[in-house]
Amino acid sequence: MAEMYIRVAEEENEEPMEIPSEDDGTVLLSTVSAQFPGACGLRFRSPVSQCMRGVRLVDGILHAPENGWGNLVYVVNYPKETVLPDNKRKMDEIDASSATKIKRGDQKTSDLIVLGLPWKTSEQDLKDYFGTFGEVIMVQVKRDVKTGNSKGFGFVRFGDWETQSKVMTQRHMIDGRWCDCKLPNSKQGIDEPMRSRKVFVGRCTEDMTADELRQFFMQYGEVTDVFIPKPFRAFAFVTFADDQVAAALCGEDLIIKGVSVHISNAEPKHNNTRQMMERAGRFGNGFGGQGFAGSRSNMGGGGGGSSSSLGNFGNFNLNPAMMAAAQAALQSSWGMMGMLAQQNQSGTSGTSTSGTSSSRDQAQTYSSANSNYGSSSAALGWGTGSNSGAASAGFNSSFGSSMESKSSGWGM
DNA sequence: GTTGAGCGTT
Repeated sequence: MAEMYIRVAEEENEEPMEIPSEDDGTVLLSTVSAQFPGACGLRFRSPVSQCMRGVRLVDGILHAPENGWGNLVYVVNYPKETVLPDNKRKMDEIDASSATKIKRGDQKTSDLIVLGLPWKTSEQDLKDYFGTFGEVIMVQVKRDVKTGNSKGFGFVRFGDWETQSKVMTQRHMIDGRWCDCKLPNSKQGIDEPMRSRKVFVGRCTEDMTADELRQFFMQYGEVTDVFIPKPFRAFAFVTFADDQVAAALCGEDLIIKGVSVHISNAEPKHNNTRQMMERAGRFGNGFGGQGFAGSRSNMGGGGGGSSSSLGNFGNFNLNPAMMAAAQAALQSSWGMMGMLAQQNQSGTSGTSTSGTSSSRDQAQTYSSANSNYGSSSAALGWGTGSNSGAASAGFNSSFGSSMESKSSGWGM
């Protein structure tokens, strides 16, 4: 069957948009969500029964009703938790949602970092591109001071929060490369609760593309990010817009493409303790916050995880001396790294092939056969899990041994 | 084969 278009709208009586089908007559959910970010399915009013009917959705593929797509208008379904741009939710739903959502009315915009830009992309290019989403009030391309060459990333700021929000939920093809927009480390989570919106997906197989994962997880809630490390390592990270969705999935075994994957919480990738503590400070009394709980279940593993294994700081009773040390760490430039008997800082300089495309070579075209894309997330970090066993010992003994504190931030 | 890039001379 040749490509055709089906008519899709946000609501039954709204102006439909035509979106393309595949050669076999199906429609990809990703095609729908490209136009309607956050979409998780379609429905339509049956001409026969006059009832709304759901469109069959299997593995991210929407299948035409019995008699084909026809000329009907298909209406976009959104996950329950998705907050629609305009007030489509009922009042009681809003009341039921968390306080953080209620105050969305006056969300301020913030700069977004744009990662993965082609070297040649100019500020004007950025403005032209992002201008299609809404009012752009600032763009920047970061350049080497000496050479003036682009560093491959930039910043953008939008006039309103809805635009920013939409831009963050999708990837962007800019001058031939996929780019990600996210909250910069300096801004992220400034007034967010410390809850993870990211899950770890274990037992992935190599044929699972980021696209497929996104489509799969979309059924649970709006997906803001998918990360697949490269080379293949049999796991992935999926970030949701809503932490509750992430939390709900943890512990589940889900079937993707016939394979059972295991969902668990994402641990923080780098542990910059200084930032961690700054963060902790916002949670009232020092380390106390429950925010550091929740880490891998095996953490108490060998030898019965006494308190010294402290996979989480929540169980970590600080004595005043430690508290003082912590304060000192906060104010010093060492961060707390010096306290951690943690040696592993090597990853920084390694040759990392991952993410969006394998190289920054301008000549490169992104491979189309394998639509894998990786990106990392703006989700909030979490107290350390695996490192902290060592931390306990180091906390008292090796504080002061100098150590660089890399500023990698909470970004998970 | 179960824990991840890159972050701003304001």
